[in-house]
Amino acid sequence: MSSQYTFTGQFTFSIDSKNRINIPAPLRKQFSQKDKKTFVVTRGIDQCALIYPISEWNFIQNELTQLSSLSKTNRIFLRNHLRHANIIKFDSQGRFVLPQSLINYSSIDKDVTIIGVLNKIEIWNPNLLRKVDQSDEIDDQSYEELSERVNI
Amino acid sequence: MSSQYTFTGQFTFSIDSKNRINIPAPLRKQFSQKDKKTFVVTRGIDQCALIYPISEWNFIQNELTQLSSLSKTNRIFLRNHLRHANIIKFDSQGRFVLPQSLINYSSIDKDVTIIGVLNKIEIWNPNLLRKVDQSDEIDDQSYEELSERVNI
DNA sequence: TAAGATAAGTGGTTAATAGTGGGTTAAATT
DNA sequence: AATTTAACCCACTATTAACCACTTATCTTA
Repeated sequence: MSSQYTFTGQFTFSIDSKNRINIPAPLRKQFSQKDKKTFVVTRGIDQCALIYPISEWNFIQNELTQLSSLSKTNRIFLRNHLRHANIIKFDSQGRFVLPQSLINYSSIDKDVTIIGVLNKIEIWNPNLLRKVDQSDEIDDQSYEELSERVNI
Repeated sequence: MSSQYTFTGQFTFSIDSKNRINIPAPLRKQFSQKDKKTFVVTRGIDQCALIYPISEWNFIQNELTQLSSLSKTNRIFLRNHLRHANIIKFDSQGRFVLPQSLINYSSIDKDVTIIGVLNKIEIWNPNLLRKVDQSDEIDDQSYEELSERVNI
C-alpha cells in the first residue's frame, strides 16, 4: 500500500525564540484536506525528529497492532515508538512548536535542516546531519542487496 | 517496463542571472499532457543535474516505497535519494530555475550542455563534460559485456 | 529565393508568496 | 491569583513566481 504523501527535497530553516519551526511550503502544500494540518512529531530512529501526517501515523499505528506484546523486542519497540509521539497542528503561518524533549533529543539549536522522505519529514541539526552523512556510507555489499529489491 | 520518453540530442544553452535554464524545444515538446510541465530535478551519479518527467519519477518513487525505514541502510539510501529531488514546473517560456544546491553540485557557471538520455535529461557544465569525456573512455572489455545485454 | 509569419531563446519588471519576528490574548498550570 | 505556556494575530522583508517584451532563428509560402 503506497502513501498519498511523497515528500522530497531539503530545506534549511531556523527555529525561533518560541521554538517554532516553519514547514517548508512545498511540503506543507501536500497536506490533504482531511488531515487538516494535523500531524504527529516523534523521535526518529536516527537522532532527528520526524513528522507524519496524521493519516500516515494512523496507518503505522495499525501496522503496530500486528505485533504481539508477548515478545520482549516487540514490547520495547512499541513502547519506545509510541511514548514520544505528539499530536500537533501548524498555525496559520504554517509553523508548529517543536516540543522541548525533541529539541533535546535531536540536539537542535538555531538552524534546522528539513528533509522530505516520502511519507515523513525529518528535522535535523545541520551539523549532526553532516556528521551522519560522512560516517554512514553505504558499502558495496549493501548496495548489492538493495539492487535486488529495488529497480531504479 | 519501458518509458514513453525518448529524449535524444545535445544542446548548448545558457543559464541567466536568475538561475533559469531553458529546456530545448525538441525535448520540451515530448512532455505529455498528463505530466503538465512538471518534472523532478535532482543530482546525477555523475557530477551533473538530472531531469525526470514527473511520471518517470513516480515510477522510481514507487520502487522506493518498498523499502522499510527500520533498516539503517534503507534510511540512508532513501534520505540521500530524496533530499536532492526538487519538484519543478517550467514557466510559460519553457524555462525552470535550477536550485542553487544543484548549481553548486554540478559546478554550473554560465553555459550549460543539455543532453537527452532516453527517459531523463542531463545538465552539465560544458567544461566538466569535456573532461569526463576524455577520462571516461569505455574499454573493449566493457563493450564486450555490453554486447551481451543490448543488441544494436 | 525573398518576405512574412511563427516559434524559440533571452532579458527584465511586477505582483504574490514564503519565511521570519514579535506582540496580544486566551488557556493551562501551579 | 500569579505565572507560564500556547494559540492567534499582525507586520516586515526577501525571495519566488507570473507576466510582459524583445531579439534571433526557423519555417512557410508566394
